[in-house]
Amino acid sequence: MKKTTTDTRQLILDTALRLFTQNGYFNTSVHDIRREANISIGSIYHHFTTKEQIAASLFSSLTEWLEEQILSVLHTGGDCKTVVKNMITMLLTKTDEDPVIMQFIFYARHREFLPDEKPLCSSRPFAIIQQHIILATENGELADIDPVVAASHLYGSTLRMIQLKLDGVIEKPLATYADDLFRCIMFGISK
Amino acid sequence: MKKTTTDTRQLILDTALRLFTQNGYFNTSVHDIRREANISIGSIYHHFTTKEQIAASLFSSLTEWLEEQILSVLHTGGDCKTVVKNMITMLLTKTDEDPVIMQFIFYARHREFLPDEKPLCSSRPFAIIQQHIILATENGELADIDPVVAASHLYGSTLRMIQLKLDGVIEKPLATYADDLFRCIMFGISK
DNA sequence: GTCTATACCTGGATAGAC
DNA sequence: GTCTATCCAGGTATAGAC
Repeated sequence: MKKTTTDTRQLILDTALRLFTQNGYFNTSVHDIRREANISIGSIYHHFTTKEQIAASLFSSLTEWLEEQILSVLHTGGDCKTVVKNMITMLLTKTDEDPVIMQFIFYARHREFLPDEKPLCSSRPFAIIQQHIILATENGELADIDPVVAASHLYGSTLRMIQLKLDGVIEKPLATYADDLFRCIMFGISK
Repeated sequence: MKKTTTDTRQLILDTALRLFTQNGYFNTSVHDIRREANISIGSIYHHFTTKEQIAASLFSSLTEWLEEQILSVLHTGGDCKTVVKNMITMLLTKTDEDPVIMQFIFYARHREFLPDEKPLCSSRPFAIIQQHIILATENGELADIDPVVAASHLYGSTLRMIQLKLDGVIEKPLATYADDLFRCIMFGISK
């Protein structure tokens, strides 16, 4: 029961995540994390070698978490439309539930503080989505257009709404808009 | 002909814009700007009081520039669809022509280094677009849905493609995709 | 208006006791 | 494993000559 180890490490990660998303990576000093978590600098540097490593650890665990969410939607099965609908709903719902996590994943400029990390667009969650779209196009489930356009169209508006929510422009729960958004994406907005 | 004043000031702004977008605001020191522009630190601080003020100056001039581009599209007139088509084409074309400017406007985390600045989503360019959508909905030119969903749908995919282009995921000129993108937005992707 | 030299301080990281 | 005290690099900003 290695209680303290896990707890302290997790406390550092939770505190860092909150401060990084609230104030940005560069506006958050290790001393800030120390103060907020009520622990010592030494303790932080016992668990992590650098401040950057804290961010890298968050990035990898949260990206993995996102990948699991995406795979879990894919594995519910159904045709392409159903999957897209469920994916959109999942993304909107997670944003309502865990805005801080979604902000860090989608909205932090990782390249600025994690220069060794691949951009999110080249990461596995992104690749999985892309692959699903390519297959659906080949199966004739989607109109036959360039996959990059299809991907941007299918998920760009959702990502935009997530951004607006995180910026405080939208107040209502995002999940409220799932149906309208889905209809627009599938059938357009023309009248 | 106050040549040197204007030129030096502009040189600082151009250099800073390039470095800020390339490496991020916090990874760019005033010494970096000094080196790249081949001028002295003293000269920079003669023209700007702080590093932050350089960024603020860029933000306001580029936001104003974007507003002009948007207004110029609106003033070409036409029905809502035409305006949206032209707006998308403008955004994609400007990204091809001036990726650095677009990156600074849309994808820099201004709140992190300009805490006094309103977020872009609450700025005038954004408001102008929003207003156009509301009017078009009232006129019955668009399907009757929440304006925030309509805005996200109409421009979210375009913004997403801009991001993919700036991240190096897309190689071809963005303007190539304008027609496909527009068709998806207006008529959907369902088959 | 531009330069060099430098003051000053924040913040990442370490040392070593407990 | 946690703590306090401290080091030190790098970065913002200033002083003052030209």
